[in-house]
Order: sequence, then structure tokens, then C-alpha cells
Amino acid sequence: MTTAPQPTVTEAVDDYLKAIFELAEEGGRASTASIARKLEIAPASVTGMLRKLAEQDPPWIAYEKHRGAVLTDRGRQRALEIIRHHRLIESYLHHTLGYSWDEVHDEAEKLEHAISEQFEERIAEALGDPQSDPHGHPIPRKDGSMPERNEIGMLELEVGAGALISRVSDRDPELLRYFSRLGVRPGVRLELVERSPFDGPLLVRLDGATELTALGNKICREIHVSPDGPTEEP
Amino acid sequence: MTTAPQPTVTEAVDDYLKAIFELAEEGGRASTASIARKLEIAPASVTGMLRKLAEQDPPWIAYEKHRGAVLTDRGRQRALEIIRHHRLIESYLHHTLGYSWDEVHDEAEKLEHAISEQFEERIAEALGDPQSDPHGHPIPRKDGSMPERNEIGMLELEVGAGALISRVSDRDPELLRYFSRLGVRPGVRLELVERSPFDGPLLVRLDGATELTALGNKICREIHVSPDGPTEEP
DNA sequence: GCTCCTATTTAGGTATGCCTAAATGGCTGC
DNA sequence: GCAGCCATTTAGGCATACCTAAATAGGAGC
Ligand SMILES: [Mn+2]
Ligand SMILES: [Mn+2]
Ligand SMILES: [Mn+2]
Ligand SMILES: [Mn+2]
Repeated sequence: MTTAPQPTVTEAVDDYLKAIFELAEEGGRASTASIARKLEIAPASVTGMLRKLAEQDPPWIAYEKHRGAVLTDRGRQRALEIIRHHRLIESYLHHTLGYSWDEVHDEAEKLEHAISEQFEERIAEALGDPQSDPHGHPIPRKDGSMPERNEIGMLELEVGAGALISRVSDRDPELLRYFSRLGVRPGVRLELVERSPFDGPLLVRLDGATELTALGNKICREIHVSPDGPTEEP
Repeated sequence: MTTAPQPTVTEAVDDYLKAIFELAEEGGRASTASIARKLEIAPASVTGMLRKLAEQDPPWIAYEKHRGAVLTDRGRQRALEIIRHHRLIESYLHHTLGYSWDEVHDEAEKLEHAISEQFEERIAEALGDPQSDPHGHPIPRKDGSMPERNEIGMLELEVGAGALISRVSDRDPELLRYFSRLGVRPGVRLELVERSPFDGPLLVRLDGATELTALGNKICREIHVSPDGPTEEP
């Protein structure tokens, strides 16, 4: 079984598809402005590229003027492929080459475009087919499916509820080092003890510590948790 | 100590510098045509690029019309940096990720441009600072020096002489698989038993085998050996 | 010293992917 | 229902790195 005849996709195309996928995940269509912000390029440049992506023979996206972009099946497949690369590479750098979790993102951002399918296979195998990367982001499977999880934003957690930290944002290395100091990382248990008024900090007990930890409202937006499932009925 | 302010070098520039370095190693200046052949691009394109490389602020090469190119110190430094990347990556793929030696070159050709200095350091460390890659090519050190060796082309070996295979060409995977079948690889001892006339094959004894191995004249050009040093005087 | 031949360069063009500035159009508020 | 604002698109450019075809120049051979 040979691979599809994909006539070489550029790095730029891959970055657009990935950006559009991630924006869609965060809700709805990907607007020109949101893509421009994420890729740090001018909106006018995005318009031009969206037209091209939509006009490719099997199109990567559906695009209507003034209405933003949505990935086609092909576009989604490709985006997942690149995201799989990215997250496997992050995991490999962290677990095998001793990178700290705030160092992996930038390296992966470049390598995701450069590795072959063979490299992808080998590192996945070396890691034992991990389900998530060092920040807790789910790694798409080869078949394009995503490990599903029951996840909410930290801010949506109810006072008194317990949860497992499932993932944190990986964009800001500074923030990641702060999370490290606090002991905030995927897999850690927490209990929301108190929510300060006026969008103030959340007070949480991490991993059964005696001390409480205060998490500012803003950084809580960068944390997702899996709330404890309902205890099974008797 | 911060790294030099190198204002981003493109992949194409790196590939030209590497090609010029390798051509110079094989003897003399790098001509427009030889660079074009090596990079598989049109000679006219090479001319244009050579002009640019020579006109950069600190120039990468010295270039005179109709006389080919020579690397400046800066150009050589950069070429060695990329070659170090390439050969460390080949070694890592082979020793750590289970690639066979005919699979490493193409992967390394892309990755050499994508990895950071940190990645370079980590894999060098993981491998224990190797001196040569899976094909026996010497790996430039961080300081730009090259492990020196006493090496000649296989065809220059004298009948009756013994030698250690030091390196083989890594460009043709097919040839590498053939070498594997024959048992030709760096580190293997051989003795030149007979040289057939009219540029015929060389008959060698590999690693003290009873059978002789015939190596065609053409493929011998792709093998380098370290002849046995003179036995020390009494 | 001149003639060719060939390597090399010049001229002109293409694709990609970005930019700024100017035009436009969708929508919100009144 | 329209005024205006702001997101988006259009227009026009630029840099990089390739191409083909045509012009040229270096040097080998006579
Ligand atoms: Mn990227
Ligand atoms: Mn991540
Ligand atoms: Mn390369
Ligand atoms: Mn090699």
C-alpha cells in the first residue's frame, strides 16, 4: 500500500492548516484576523493564502469571502498529521533527550515539518505510543482519531470539586516555568477550595498538600482539568 | 556567551556552502557546473546564487566570474556546522532509532537544517561524541576541527597490502545495501590480494575470510581505506 | 593568433509567501 | 434604513530561489 501522491506540501501550508484546525477547536470558523494573529502575519497575506488553499485541486479548506475558513476532510487529515508530529516530537525531546517542558515547543515547531513517516513511527514506538504530550495535549492517532477525554476549563470547575489537571497551554515558556514551580502539571490532582470574587484568584489544594495555592484568573484560562466523574450510584 | 547574531541562513544557502566545501575537499575550486550537478539545479541558477553569497556583508564565499567559488572562513565554519549536524543525525538515527545505514542520508539531509544547537548537543552527548558517522565519514568537532586520518582511495592500495575500511560513499542506498551484503563497512579489515588488469575488479580478503571478494573498479572509487602503518622499526 | 567548443553568465520569467496602503463590504447601533 | 467602523479584500511590491534561452568569454587545439 503506497502513500497518497501528496505533491509536496509546503511548511507554510501546513502551518495554516494547523492554525485553522486549532482555531476551529476553540470554537467555530477560523477568521482571517484570528489566523493572522496566530501565525503572526498580516491579514492581507492570510486572505491570499486562504484563496490558494481553497483552490487547490482537492481543496484543503472551504473558504467564502468575509466568512473565514473551514478545513475539508483532506485539510483536517493533514492538520492532524502535523499535530501528531509536533506532539510526538515534544514527547520525545522531553522523555528521551532530556528537554524540559518549556523547551520543547519551539524545537517541535520546526521539526514537525522536517521528519519522515519513518521517523514518526520510530519515535512513537520508542515512546510506547503515548496518548499525550508533556503539556497534556492529546496526540492524534495514525488513523486520525483523537484520544477523547472529559475535559473542562479550570474556571468552569465548581468550588469543592476535585479534578485531575489534564493539560496546560504550551505557548509561553515563562508560564510553563511558573507552573513547574507551583507544581501544576498534567496528572496532578487538585481540589478547588475557594473562588475569590471579582475574577480574583482560585485557591486550590494541589495533590493533597496542606498549603493552598492561589492561581490567578488569567492563568487559569491556560489550564484544563478532568473533573472527578460522578461516583457510581449504589 | 551568546551565539553570534547570524541573521538566519536559508536552507538553500546552507546546501550551497556544504556542496562547495565537499567539492573543495575532492580537489580545488568548486566550479559552477560541479555545484549545479551536486545540487541538481541548473548552472544559471548557481551563478546567481554565487553572486549573492559573495556579496553578503560578511561574505560566505570568494567568487570570481568564470573561476568558481572558494569558501571564506565564515563559509567554512557554517559548512562544517551543517556537516556536523548531518553526520550526528545519521549516527543518531542509526544507533538509537534503528535506521539502517542506507536509510539515514535522506532523513539527515532535511533534519540538518531544522535542528537547534541544543538538539545537536543532546544527540552528540547521547552518542558519546562520536568521531564518525555510520558510513565512516568524520564528524567535525564543535570547534570546527576535523578528526584527521590517514586515508587513501581503495584503488590506490598496493597489492599485498592490508588496510582498514575507513569510509564508503553514502549517496546511493542501493550501493550501501550491496556493501552490506558483501560485508564491506567501516572498521572491517581487508587485504588486497590481486588487481585484475584493464581496470578490472580488485580481489580482496575481508576480515580474514577464506573466500575472496571481487570489488568492481567503479565501486572501489566509493571506498576509502586506512592502510596499515609501517611496522615500527626494531 | 585565431577558431571553436563549452562552461558560464545574462536576460527575462515563474512560483511562493510575505508586506503596506487603499478600497470595500458586513454589520451594529441608532 | 443608513452611518460608520472595522474586518477583510484588492492592488501593487518585494525577496528568495528556481527555470529556459540566448549571449559571451576562456582556453584548448591547431
Ligand atoms: Mn511549524
Ligand atoms: Mn504541547
Ligand atoms: Mn540539505
Ligand atoms: Mn554519511
